[in-house]
Amino acid sequence: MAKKAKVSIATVSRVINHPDRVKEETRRKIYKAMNACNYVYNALAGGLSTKRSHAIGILIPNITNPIFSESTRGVQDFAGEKGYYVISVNTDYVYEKEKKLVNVLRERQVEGIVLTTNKPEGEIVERLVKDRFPFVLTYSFPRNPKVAFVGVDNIQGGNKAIEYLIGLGHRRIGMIALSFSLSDRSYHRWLGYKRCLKKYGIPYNPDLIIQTEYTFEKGKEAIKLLMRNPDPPTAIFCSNDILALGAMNGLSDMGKMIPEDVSIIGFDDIPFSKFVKPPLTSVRQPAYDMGWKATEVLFELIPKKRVHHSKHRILLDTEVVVRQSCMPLKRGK
Amino acid sequence: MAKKAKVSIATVSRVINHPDRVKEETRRKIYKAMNACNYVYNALAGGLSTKRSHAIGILIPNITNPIFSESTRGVQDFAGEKGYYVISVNTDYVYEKEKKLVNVLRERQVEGIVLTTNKPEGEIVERLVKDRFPFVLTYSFPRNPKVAFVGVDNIQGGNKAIEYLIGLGHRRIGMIALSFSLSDRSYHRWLGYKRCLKKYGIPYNPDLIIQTEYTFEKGKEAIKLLMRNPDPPTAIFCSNDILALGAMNGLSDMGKMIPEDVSIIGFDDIPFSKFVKPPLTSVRQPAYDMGWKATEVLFELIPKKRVHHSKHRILLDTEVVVRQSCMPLKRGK
DNA sequence: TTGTACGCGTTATCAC
DNA sequence: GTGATAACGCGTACAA
Repeated sequence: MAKKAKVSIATVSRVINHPDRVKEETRRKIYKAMNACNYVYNALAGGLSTKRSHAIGILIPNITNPIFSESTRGVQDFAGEKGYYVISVNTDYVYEKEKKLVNVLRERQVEGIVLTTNKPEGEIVERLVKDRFPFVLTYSFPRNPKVAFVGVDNIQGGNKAIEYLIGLGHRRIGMIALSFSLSDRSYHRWLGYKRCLKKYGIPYNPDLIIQTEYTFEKGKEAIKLLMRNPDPPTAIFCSNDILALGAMNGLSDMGKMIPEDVSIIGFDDIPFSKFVKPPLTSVRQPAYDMGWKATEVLFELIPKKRVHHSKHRILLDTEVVVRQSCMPLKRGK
Repeated sequence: MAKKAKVSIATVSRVINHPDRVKEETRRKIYKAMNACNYVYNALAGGLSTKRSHAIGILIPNITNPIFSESTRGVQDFAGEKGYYVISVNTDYVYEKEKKLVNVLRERQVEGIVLTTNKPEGEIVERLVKDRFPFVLTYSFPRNPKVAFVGVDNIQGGNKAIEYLIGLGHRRIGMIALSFSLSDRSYHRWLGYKRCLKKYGIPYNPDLIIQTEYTFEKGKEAIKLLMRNPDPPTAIFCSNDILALGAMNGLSDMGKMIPEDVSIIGFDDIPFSKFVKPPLTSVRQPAYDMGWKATEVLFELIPKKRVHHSKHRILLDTEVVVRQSCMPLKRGK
């Protein structure tokens, strides 16, 4: 190494970390030598010594889903500002993958993880708290008050959607949901749905619920099934916008008008939702902020200062953003 | 460390790498000790020793753009299969960020980079080839035959779009492009546009071109500007789908019908394009495959076996996928 | 089959 | 100001 070629060894380290603590002359000498042998700093070795990898991990179901890419960007931006980099992995909603990937991340010595899991009460989370490993959950809400969380209250979100629909006069309200076993978010939204019906004294009808997978096509199929009902719903709540878009598509295949024939409300409010025809009414989830804030919380956790836990449970507001896919129920229907 | 608590030190390493080369008994003893002190393997330290980080980097403008999240997924999947993980960073189309982030990645000791840059002839790439650092370019095509590339021919893609429009009878064809200084992809698509016009003897009219930024809103603004032309275009080529979606939106604001009043063709064919009304005709770019194959090539490069360069320039096919946003020009227009 | 000892590229702690 | 030198946690001969 050309370091020695000129002079020292530990002085190089100083040049890198405290350039001012080195005489101007030797400093320049070292700089010159450095790009003579086109030296690049080895952050891994540095981390080995410091025991700080300057890396965090983010674990999501699928980066391809706009809601997740949005929140990922939030964590990347916050981490980037702190000089951290982020390793992102996809779990495709399968728990085994989650488990494996959390381990991979830990082996990579990430200092913390922003985690989205279907089972916030599962062994993964349990293990993490047992090991006192810094992490914060997003999207899925943990009952355990000891684990940090940033996200929205999905029950409330589901509630808001139905409240809105009922306010419009609808009483036969269907729901197309991401399979509960795949997503507890979806499950919670359904809970909100059910509770709201109850509140208004509307009987719950399981025939009006379909659980399916996360694709446009499935949304399309689902709506067709739903409309085949002898007494079909006049409004549909979809547990995410992708499903909603699929449903709209299916509806127009069937020659139905939105919102004249049936109202549709989605969840997430992904950017594309406002660009379909009619623009989709949806329960907004502030994804970017969620990622950003989750990372903020994570960085408070990493030094392990025992901060008040209350500070670590951030519930962001959902909001139904009204566009044109819903309308008041027509009389006589 | 509990390793010693029981027995050895380097044997632990063997247990990890060659479990079979260790006596059943001691092996189990070590396993037990490992999760007694809930040991996690330190992949960074391992890498330091091996000089292989088992990491690659991916550098893209913005993970939030569906086309990039799609290709990112492709590289993640391929890398994951090889036991590699990927660090992904966003450059927001700014060259200084690209430069800085490539360095960050190298300091992290990534073994290679899947790189999307606006300036495939710029100093970043030059430096990388000079250092013989493994990397493959995506999206933007490099003239330098020494650098690996996986992507589409954007000139050809632009050409196909215009060819299609002309085939439909259009002659006054506008273009809404991502600013050339921001994206050479956009520039190349415009080149294809221009050449195709020339081929058919249609005069090039700069008033029909707008360069703008990558947002729905900008697309919306752009189309309004374009339609204000005394002799407005009958068809518009948008250099990406986001812009196209914005344009469609703007058009309907103006009370124009698509495709009756004006035809729109996009580029990328992001998943959402088929869900707008009318479904968008677009030049398809196989993003997932691009990411996947780019990583495949990268892994051939990493061992530095001097493979034939020809093998390292993969041009995937574009294809105009016809939907319903374009129609033949009506007589008398 | 298992242990010793060195090296990987840094940082940190002392001396000089 | 600067230079030795011991970690950091792991691979890998080489020896036992």
